[in-house]
Amino acid sequence: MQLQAKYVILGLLYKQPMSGYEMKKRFEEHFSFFFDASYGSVYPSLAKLEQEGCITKQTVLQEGRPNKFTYEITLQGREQFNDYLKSPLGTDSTRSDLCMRLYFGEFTDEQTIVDWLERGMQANLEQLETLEKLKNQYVSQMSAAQRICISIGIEHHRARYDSIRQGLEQIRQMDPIKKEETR
Amino acid sequence: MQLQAKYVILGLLYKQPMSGYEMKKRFEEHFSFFFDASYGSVYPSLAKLEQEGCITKQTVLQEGRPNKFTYEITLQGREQFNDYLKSPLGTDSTRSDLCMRLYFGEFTDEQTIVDWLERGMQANLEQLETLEKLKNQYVSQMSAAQRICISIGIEHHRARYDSIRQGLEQIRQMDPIKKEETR
DNA sequence: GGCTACATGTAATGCGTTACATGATTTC
DNA sequence: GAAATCATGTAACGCATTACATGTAGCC
Repeated sequence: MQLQAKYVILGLLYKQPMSGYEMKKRFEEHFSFFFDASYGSVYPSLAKLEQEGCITKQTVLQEGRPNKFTYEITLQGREQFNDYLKSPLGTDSTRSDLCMRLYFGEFTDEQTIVDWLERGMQANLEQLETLEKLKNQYVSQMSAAQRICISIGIEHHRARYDSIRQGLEQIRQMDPIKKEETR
Repeated sequence: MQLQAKYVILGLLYKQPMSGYEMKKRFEEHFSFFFDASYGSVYPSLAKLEQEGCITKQTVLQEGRPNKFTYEITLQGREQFNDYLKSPLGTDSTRSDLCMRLYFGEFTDEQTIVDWLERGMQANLEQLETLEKLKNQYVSQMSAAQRICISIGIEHHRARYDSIRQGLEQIRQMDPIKKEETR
């Protein structure tokens, strides 16, 4: 019972009805550091869950914007989600193109490595800032567990940012000539 | 050109011939914090790469253990790997069952959350220790980029471990009665 | 005898991405 | 008129996992 879109969707609907579009938004804004799924994953999952009787579909007519379909969780859906929560904790998995490239860094030139590090650091910084804003904005409404969740994300990005920054400094110290040249 | 088994394999063979079994080992021992792939992924990838002319297969007769097939990278394979290194840096992606559950923590009881945190913390600590040993063991042979790579991994696990530990403390402070009871 | 490590593979299946396809409404 | 946001979906494809299947050799 691995972490997959299905359970995330059920979890979101556990509290309130929601549309597929809104779920995807939530993934981007709140879940970025531990989950992501594309529309091509959420819509089919929604269709399948409905077919299985875990959720029901409602049409919501909207003015000033396109209509949408929201989904409500059924008793059966709640049971499935509870089963997931009771199942053994799964392991985390990360895929990092940056780390991969650094591992094979000896097969390219120094400038390329510096570029990777700078890009990686920048991406990290942006995510860190986004998470900090998110925390400030929602901290009062968050559960204790959610506060731990976001702390993990923030500290993760902070640690990564620091590691990359230090790495860059070390490379530049090793090669002071290049450093002067690029100024 | 996303990070996938194919390029990782080519990267490993860039330096020296290797068997599928050895690659999987390397993933477990060195790559755990940024990549993983099962045998069901590496053997078919190897077959495909050979078919494409990126690698060649050799049979190595061994005594005292089963024979094995090692693979050598071809010129074409090297070119493909260089193209990967030249392609734009991909984004990192993480999937964390722990964070997912914490996000939905309000739908379960406190003891369950504490269990998750303890398990997560333990798993993290083990990985941290493994990485630190790895670093101590290989640091003298590692390239500058590889040293940065492993630092990212170590600091990532350390930050995560600290976040979880602090989270646990906060939960226990909130609920001193339970804390006494479980002693 | 049983367990672990070494060693390679296949088949079924699932999960997920990308690109495609469409269309309304709002804002600049 | 163009771009962004809102909104839903499909199809092709690839990648990867799990479970299955097999076999050797060393060690306790």
